[in-house]
Amino acid sequence: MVAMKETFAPIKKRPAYALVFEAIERKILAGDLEVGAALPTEHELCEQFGVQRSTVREGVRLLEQSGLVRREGGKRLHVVRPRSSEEAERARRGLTRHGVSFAEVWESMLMVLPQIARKAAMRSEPATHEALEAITARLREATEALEIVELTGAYYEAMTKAVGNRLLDVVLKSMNKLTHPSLLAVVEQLPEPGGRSAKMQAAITEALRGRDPESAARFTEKHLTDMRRGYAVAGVPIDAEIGVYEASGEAT
Amino acid sequence: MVAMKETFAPIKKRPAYALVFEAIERKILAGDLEVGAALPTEHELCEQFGVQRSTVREGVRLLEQSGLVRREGGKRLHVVRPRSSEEAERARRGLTRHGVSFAEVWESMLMVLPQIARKAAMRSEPATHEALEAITARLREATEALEIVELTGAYYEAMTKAVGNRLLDVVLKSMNKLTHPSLLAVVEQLPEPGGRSAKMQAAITEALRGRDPESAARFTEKHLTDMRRGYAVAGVPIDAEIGVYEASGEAT
DNA sequence: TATTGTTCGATTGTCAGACAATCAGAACTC
DNA sequence: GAGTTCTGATTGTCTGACAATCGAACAATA
Repeated sequence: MVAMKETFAPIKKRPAYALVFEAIERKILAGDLEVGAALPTEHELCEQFGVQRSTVREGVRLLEQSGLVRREGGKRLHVVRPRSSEEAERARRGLTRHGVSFAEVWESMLMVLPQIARKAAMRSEPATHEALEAITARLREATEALEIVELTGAYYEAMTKAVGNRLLDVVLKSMNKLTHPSLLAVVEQLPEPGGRSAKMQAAITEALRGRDPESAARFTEKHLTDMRRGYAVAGVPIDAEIGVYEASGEAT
Repeated sequence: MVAMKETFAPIKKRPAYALVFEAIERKILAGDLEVGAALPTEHELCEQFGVQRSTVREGVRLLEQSGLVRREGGKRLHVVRPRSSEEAERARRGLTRHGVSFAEVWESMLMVLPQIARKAAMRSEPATHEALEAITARLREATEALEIVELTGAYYEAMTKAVGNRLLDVVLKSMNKLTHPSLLAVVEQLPEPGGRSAKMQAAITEALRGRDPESAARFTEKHLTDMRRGYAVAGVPIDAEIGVYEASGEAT
């Protein structure tokens, strides 16, 4: 026999710890708990929610991992506004597990970075140009592969920052983090890897300074294709999944 | 007096639950626990780690929130490969808390989507075109604002899927989710909002079918600027922070 | 005075053990 | 063989406890 059709929605019985998490999350997202504010103690949360401390703690772990709060020093939890590097790190993890390949990341960078360069050319100030040149100067003297890779990333991150779009910040930082390990492998195998990058950076900075979006985009694209060619030369497989990689470095 | 300078690194004593989390995470990321595999039971984890069940559970909550595992049905935890929509949702949450404004999201979309259209024009197959046309057909008959917004998003998501780049998938889905609430507000206030979008979609699909990257990009850009103009007409503030918004819908 | 120890309360991290609810599968009944 | 019941395993939650650590206030020492 045919029963009633779609009369009842599936009943959802969520664990109490998840409800605790969601309740606190809502309060934070709604701005009810401001950035920097301390959460109530676990005992207080127990009373307010009417559940046991172990339950509260499980919910708090969810909060902690979601990046909404942080333990300042063995002490009480505080609401934090995440830094873009943390968002990027979270995104990197997710995308890594998602099985994204280097080839996909590179393609995306090629699509995005020249556009960012265009915007940067229209918006960047002398302070930015000086910061960029400082990075390039350090790159010229860098010898360690790790340093070269990080300065290469730092250059584009600084350029992106000049655009003043936090979403782009996070996107670019994520991509940088994703390419980091493979780029490291490439740089380690190439002769004089920093020199050519430094030249390209100088050209890009010059274009930015001259408010020349098209040149900035062109040089950026050229740099990226250069780097990609490096993959072939160094024999680093580009279609491989991105594997485990321990992050390093701090930033905004 | 000046003491020794930076002689000792700060000692870090991590809680046991964090160690539990990291240990399991490593095992998963290293591929030691494959996608689909079940985690040991909590009791087994207790024995293996030599800690109490409440400690294990706190660690498991961290895993759960990080998206590495999921409870299939009140039962044991399984390692999952996250779907791109989940990654996007995670990114949306983070970016929302990061205080990203609609203006920033729109700018990013304007930079990225036309490029995606280009690639799609070069790579899309008839199956994609048919899927896109099906979406457009539904859009023509849609009357509810929610439906219109979701079909608009679905169109670009389908187009992006044709590019075959999972990173772009996630990025675009995140942007879609971020614009969702404001777009909803816009659509609700405009007269005949679906009609114009449907026309633009038809034009884009035609360009894709004709493998005409430039037209595809141009129409996409036009559509986006159109929509942005809608914000002004509807009086929806574009520089406001993106606030709380309850997601809906499922996908890949 | 500036540094160093001491005490104390508050809070977190961890432990030990218990029980109800639920699901999967075995055992059983017809 | 189909349906039903029982049983064990597993999770979600509770209860209560204790050690470790941090903040602050205060005392002691040079």
